[in-house]
Amino acid sequence: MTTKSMPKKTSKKLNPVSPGELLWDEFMEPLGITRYRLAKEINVPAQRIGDIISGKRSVTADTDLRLCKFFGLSDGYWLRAQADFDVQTHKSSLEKVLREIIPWSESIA
Amino acid sequence: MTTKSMPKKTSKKLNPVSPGELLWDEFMEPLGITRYRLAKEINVPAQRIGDIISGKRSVTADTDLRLCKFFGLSDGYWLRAQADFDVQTHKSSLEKVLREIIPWSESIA
DNA sequence: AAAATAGTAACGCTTTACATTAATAACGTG
DNA sequence: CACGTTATTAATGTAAAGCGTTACTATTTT
Repeated sequence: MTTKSMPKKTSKKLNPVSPGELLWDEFMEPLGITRYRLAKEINVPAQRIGDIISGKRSVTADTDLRLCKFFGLSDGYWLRAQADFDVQTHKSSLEKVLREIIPWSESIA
Repeated sequence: MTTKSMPKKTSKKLNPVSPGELLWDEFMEPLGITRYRLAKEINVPAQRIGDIISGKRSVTADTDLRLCKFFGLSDGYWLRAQADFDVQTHKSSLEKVLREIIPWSESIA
């Protein structure tokens, strides 16, 4: 089986979406909220929002709770998105070391 | 409704379980794996494991991927646990600031 | 006894989140 | 037009946190 012409379902693997992209593309942009405005609403410096959207900073528990309150989401929404993003982005660079780890289930078999 | 005599279901709210506790109580201890041994298996310094279990360090993407490979779990298992733990532990200290955030849905109503 | 296992304190390094400040620009209002 | 608000972002210094290394102490194994 080749990877040639997959119908491109939901595009799972490549280009993991960062929390910042998610925030901008799916929330702020559609609702017409600026970085400056959002920062004021949740009481953080505007720099924080800008850095997160541009991928220069990660979402922390503090930011997560503020954003969840503002957008009416379940606590942890953004931090879980950050976790998934981090795992996906680190996966390739760890391939080598991960290949050397022998799962417990195999070592006892 | 008071909080007096709830039958203590699964004890949701208080004492959020840290990833370190989870790691020790539900995986290492039952399987009889020491910190020193686990560290060797996933190729990290033993210090890292000890610090995570004692709550002095958080699980990162690097540690997550190694642990998931070793225990045969889906990538992100530990990092999501860390995310949930972080959110729960920060929630109380942010109560004051969160109360001042007006949800978007209310401000436009 | 020697070597491997086991746990952990101490140290310095590096990364990164953080707030603050300031620079620039666009836009609206008096 | 001038002025304040909105808006974005570069630069700076600080604090927190993850990191590996080393060393010290036990305990267990060979």
